[in-house]
Amino acid sequence: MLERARFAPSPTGPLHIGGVRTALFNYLIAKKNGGEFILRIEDTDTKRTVEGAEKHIIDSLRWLGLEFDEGPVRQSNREHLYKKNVSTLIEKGLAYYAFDTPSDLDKARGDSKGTFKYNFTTRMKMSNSFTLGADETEARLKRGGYSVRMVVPEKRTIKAVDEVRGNLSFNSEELEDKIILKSDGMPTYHLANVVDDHDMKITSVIRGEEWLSSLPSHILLYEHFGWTPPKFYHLPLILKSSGAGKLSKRDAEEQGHPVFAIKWEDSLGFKEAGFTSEGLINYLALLGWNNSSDREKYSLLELIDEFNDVGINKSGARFDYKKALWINHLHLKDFSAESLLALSEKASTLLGEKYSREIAEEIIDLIKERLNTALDIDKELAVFIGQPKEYDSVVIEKINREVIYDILNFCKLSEALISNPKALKDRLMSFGSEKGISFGNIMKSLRLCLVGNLSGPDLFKIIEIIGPEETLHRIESLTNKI
RNA sequence: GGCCCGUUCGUCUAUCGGUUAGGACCUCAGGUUUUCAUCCUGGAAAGAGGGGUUCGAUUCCCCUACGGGCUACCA
Repeated sequence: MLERARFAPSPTGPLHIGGVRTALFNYLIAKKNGGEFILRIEDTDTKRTVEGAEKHIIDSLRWLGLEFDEGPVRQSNREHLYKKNVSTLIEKGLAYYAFDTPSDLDKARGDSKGTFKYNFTTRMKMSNSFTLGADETEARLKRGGYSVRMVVPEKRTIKAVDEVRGNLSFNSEELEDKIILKSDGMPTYHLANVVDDHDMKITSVIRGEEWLSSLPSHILLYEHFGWTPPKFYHLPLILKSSGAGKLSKRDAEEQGHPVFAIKWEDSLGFKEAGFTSEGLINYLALLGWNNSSDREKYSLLELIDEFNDVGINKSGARFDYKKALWINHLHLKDFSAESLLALSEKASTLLGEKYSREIAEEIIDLIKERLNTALDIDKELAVFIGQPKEYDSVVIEKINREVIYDILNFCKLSEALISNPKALKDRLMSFGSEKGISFGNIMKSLRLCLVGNLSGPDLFKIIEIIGPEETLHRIESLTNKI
C-alpha cells in the first residue's frame, strides 16, 4: 500500500523546531517507502489562528526542502465533512447532543474538586439528548448553541499500538465523552483528525508524544465509525537544554539559540543564524532517531535512505546547540566554494570586486574548515577584503611595541621580498636570530598587522593573495599607529 | 491529585542475558600549525534505588524514586 503521511500543524503560531522534527519524521517515513507527504492545516480554532502563521509554516518547509506532495488542506474548508460524519455517529447512538454551558461544566468540576469526568457515571445528570427527551432536545437544537459528545463505553480495555512504544492499553473508565463538535459548529481536534486521516487515506499518523494520552479516544472514534485505524507513531519531545520541560521560545532565547527554522517577527531563525537546512535537519533527525551506527553526518537524501522507524527513540531529548553547530560545521566544510559563496551575498559581492572568480574560490577553500555557520563566512573573509579596523591591544602589549615596530620596519625595508612570501619567511627567520626575537613573535607581529588579531589562515597565503601593495599598506598603517 | 509514557557518561546515544559498557558533543592533556581554528592522539566521565527471574542481568518482571505528557467547547 502506498504510504501517506501528513504533517498537520495548527496555525496558532510560527513553526518551531519541535514541529520541524515532526514534519521531518513524517517526510522521512513517507519518502522512505516511496510514499506521499501531505500538509494539512488544522485551523479549527478560529479564535487562536494567527495571521501569517500558515505562511511561516509553508515557508519553513520550503527552506528545509521538505516539499509536500499535497496540500495545504485546510480543515476550515471541510466543515460539511465533519458535520456529515457527526450525524452518522448520532444516528448510530455513538454520539449525542450536549447543552451544558461552560458555567455548568465549571460547576460540576468545582463540586467534585477536580475529579469530574463527563462519562457514563455523570452523563445522565447533565443536560444532553439522553436526559432531555426528544421534544426538548429538538427545541434546544433549534435554538442552537449545542455541542456534540462521543459516547465512551463503560468498562472496556482499549488496546492500541504505538509503533514507537509497542502495545498499549487503556481503561475506558478513565476517558471522557469528549466533545467532538463545538458549539460554533467546528470540530475539535479529535474528530477532525480522525475524519481527515480516514478521508485522506493517511496510512501513518506521526505526531508528538503529547497526543499519546488521547490515542484511546481516537481509537474509539475509529471503532465508532467502523474504520481501520492507521499506524501511530508518537515522537518523543524535544526538551529545553537545561532545566525541566519542553523546549519553548523563551528558553531558547535565554540560552541564546533560535527555535524557529526561519525568522518570525523579531526572532531570528536557524536560517538567519547561518545554519544550512541540511545541517539543521541532520541534527534534528539525530535528536530522536538513530541507526545503531556511529555515523553523524547525513544529507536529506541519505536520511531517507537510512531511516528506519525502529530507530525512533522513546524518551525526550534535550536540545544541544553546540552539537547542532558542530553538525552544521560538518555540512559547511563539505560545501563547494561556489555554494558557500552563494550563502553570503555580502561576501560574494565584496570578493567579486577585488578578486577573480578563481582566486575567490581559492580564498573560500582556505576558510571553509573554519566555519560553524554561514555567518562566519563574512568574519573569516574580512582579512582579504580590507585592512583591520582595530588591533588587539592585549597582543600588542604582550609582544612589546618596540619589537613589533622593528619587525614591521624590517618588512617595510625589504619591500622587494613582500612579493615573494617564501623568501620573506627565510629572511624573517634570519632577522629574528640576529636580533634575538623568537620566530613566533615575528609571526604574531605580522599577523597582528595584517589581521588585527591572532587568528586566521596561513599568513604567507594571505600575503600572497592580498598582494604586496596591500601588505605594505597595512604595515604602514600599524607602524604609524604604534 | 488521577491516568499514561519514559529513565545508560554533564548532553545525544549504542548494546536486542555473558562486552575492558562503544561512539559523538562538551571538557582536559598532548601533537600538527607561524597564531587561532581545523585536524590527529590520548584521558576523565554512565547503567536512579530496591527486590525478584536466571548459572549469569544495563538488558526480562515487580515496587519505589525521579523526569515528562495529558487531565479545555486549544491543538
